[in-house]
Amino acid sequence: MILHTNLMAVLEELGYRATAPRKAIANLLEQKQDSFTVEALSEELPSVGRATVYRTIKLLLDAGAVCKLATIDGSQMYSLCRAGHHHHHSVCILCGAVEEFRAAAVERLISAVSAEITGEIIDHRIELYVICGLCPSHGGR
Amino acid sequence: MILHTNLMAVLEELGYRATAPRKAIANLLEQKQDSFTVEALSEELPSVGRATVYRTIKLLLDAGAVCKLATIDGSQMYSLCRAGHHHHHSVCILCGAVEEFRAAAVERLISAVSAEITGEIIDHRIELYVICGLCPSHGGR
DNA sequence: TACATACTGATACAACGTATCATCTGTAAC
DNA sequence: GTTACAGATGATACGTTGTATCAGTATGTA
Repeated sequence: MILHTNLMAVLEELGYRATAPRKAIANLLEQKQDSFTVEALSEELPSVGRATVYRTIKLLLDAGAVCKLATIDGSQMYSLCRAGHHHHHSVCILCGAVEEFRAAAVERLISAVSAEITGEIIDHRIELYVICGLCPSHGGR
Repeated sequence: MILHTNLMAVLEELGYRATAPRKAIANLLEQKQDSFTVEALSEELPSVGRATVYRTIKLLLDAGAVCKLATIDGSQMYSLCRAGHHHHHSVCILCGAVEEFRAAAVERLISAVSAEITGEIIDHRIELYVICGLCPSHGGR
């Protein structure tokens, strides 16, 4: 199910060096199913400097291997991007699990709304906040 | 077109006192068509303390009279909410003008996506980034 | 192996808020 | 109009999430 996203390979392909801190970050990230904050990541890697964690996440963001999520409470979280193409996220508000989706309905939404507003739509951001199937409050199922 | 949103009245209805700083903030906000940052607002009101500006914006946020926008570059902006009901925003990436929209297509999107993902959709965030009709790069029109 | 250079970690700084606290002011009661 | 006090203010410090700087280090290549 989860494809082996080799984050270090992504960085090397872009010409970045395969340093020990980057390998540590990449390895840790590849384990993550859920969304995470950079601070938490940094705490899990005490041997790596905080600035380096932020720098590496930024590289992965720019490479498209990591996505920035706007959470419901406004805090900043990140998640691994498994799909290469344009997609959106649903974030579990209880456990932080992230699912990616790419609905044709989104494209229909955009074209429907473009008729309603003045101007030209350049970009969009769509995020769904859910209680995932694994979390208890889901409704008893 | 722009309805006379009496922000001070909104606050008084909630039991907050009509103080001079709050009146100054409310008056300034009522003039604003575009999105704004709290820092900019604070600079426009040098007689009001920075903390008070943040506090008052928070009150208006909680009252639903002001909305928080996630901009395309991740910076935090706010806008007056004219509609009382649930709505979304399109933000001009050039001038910051904000339009509110409420498309039935959004509801259709939600139900279409809920079939695609596991779990129950609790909330959502949808933001469109546009170049508005008044901005030059719109395409020559 | 040596070298140029990219990278690192420590630290300081910046943006955006919130907490604290002594002081002040609106408001309601008189 | 006074009074009294809870609620509000402003200054300041602090917290979070990042970015800039910079001396020192590690990497990939020749």
